[in-house]
Amino acid sequence: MRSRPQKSTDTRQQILDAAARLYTRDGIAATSMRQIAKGAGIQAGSVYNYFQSKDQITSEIFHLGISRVADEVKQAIEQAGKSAGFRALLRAAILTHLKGFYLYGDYTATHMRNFKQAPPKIRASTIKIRDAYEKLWAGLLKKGVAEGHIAGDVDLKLARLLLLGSMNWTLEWFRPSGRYSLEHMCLTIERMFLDGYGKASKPRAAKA
Amino acid sequence: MRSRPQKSTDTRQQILDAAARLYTRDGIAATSMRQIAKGAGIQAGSVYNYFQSKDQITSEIFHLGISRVADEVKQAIEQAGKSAGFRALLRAAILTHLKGFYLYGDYTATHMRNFKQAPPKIRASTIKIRDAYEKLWAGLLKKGVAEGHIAGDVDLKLARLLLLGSMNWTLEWFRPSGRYSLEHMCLTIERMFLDGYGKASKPRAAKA
DNA sequence: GTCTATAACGGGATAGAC
DNA sequence: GTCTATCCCGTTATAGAC
Repeated sequence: MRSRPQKSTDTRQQILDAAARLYTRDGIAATSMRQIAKGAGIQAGSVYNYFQSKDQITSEIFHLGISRVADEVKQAIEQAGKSAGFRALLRAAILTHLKGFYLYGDYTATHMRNFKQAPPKIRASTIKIRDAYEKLWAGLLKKGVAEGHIAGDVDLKLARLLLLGSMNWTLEWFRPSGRYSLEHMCLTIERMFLDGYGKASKPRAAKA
Repeated sequence: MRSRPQKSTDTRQQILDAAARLYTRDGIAATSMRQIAKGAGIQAGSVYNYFQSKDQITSEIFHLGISRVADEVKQAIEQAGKSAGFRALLRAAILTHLKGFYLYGDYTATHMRNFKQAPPKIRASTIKIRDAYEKLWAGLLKKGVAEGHIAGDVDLKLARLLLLGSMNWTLEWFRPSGRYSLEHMCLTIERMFLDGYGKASKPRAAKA
């Protein structure tokens, strides 16, 4: 009430929220500025008081979609890193990454689903932020090798891409209201990545 | 020469090929009929001698994108199943699935990348074919449990979705001309799924 | 800051000549 | 079977009133 004297900030946020939701559902090209405006409760022309173009909206959603998750995964790693072993660290990172898709809005989903087909200029401006986030994961896995939780003969880059891939693809089939919880998915992914599904999962508790 | 008296079949194929290529790169909504026609070497109006609408093109590409890969994975499983054990069976299925993305054109990639954001009617007409393909994988994993190569406490549906997810997401980063071969990816995925990356991969050869 | 109106353009699809 | 021409509609973005 006190620290938010302007309405403009809210409207701007509502535009981004509406765009992210529509982008996620229908794709960027199939979403019109009229739809975005309607979702934000304003007219199409008014959107241009906050953004210079549709591409600028898209770009900002991409950037937020990564940086939000990156910040939270980084925090989760730092927090868990003080007390827990590598297994718990990895688990925290996986869960936070998944939560980014389903609990913190459509920004991350928009970025994941539409990045590859977005205009080149938007992709270029986004890649730096992406790289920083990927380094976060690369460092985590490197630590896993150093501490003996990941085998030394594993191609870490490929392993990271496969791990993130299995998580990112959940966007195509996972529904928070469905039969699986994020926590269950998290544990199942952790198990696949470290232990594989070839053996019963008993030994896991001893290591964690 | 002899068995192909009509040119129409070729033109129709070229329309589909061009559409699949553009759909994969730019997305469906961002691809125009004029672009598709140009890619096929004809004018926009001529496309409608072969297809009633853009949606029909999309629908056919989706269907072909699944059924081609499904047929080949099915063949690969049947062929490998006669002589090889489960590990080799799984490996053959993984490799064939991956090959579908990168060696057999953009049909599969179009389907994978754009299914979720396609018009509901197209999604509906595609789901039956998708289900059949997923059952192929479900049956394969079930066999893995029966033969003792997959632990009994694994949620097979979730495991299947994660496995296919890690493969499908390679569309976002893998380039056939890059540092990784399909065979190397295949082995790395097999290892993650069955053994995990927690231990060195020595025991693999003994089991195969 | 929001609106209405509209410019400028490109989209899918059709008609009819050849 | 392919073309050109065009219809009609929706798109992004802008202009100017309020």
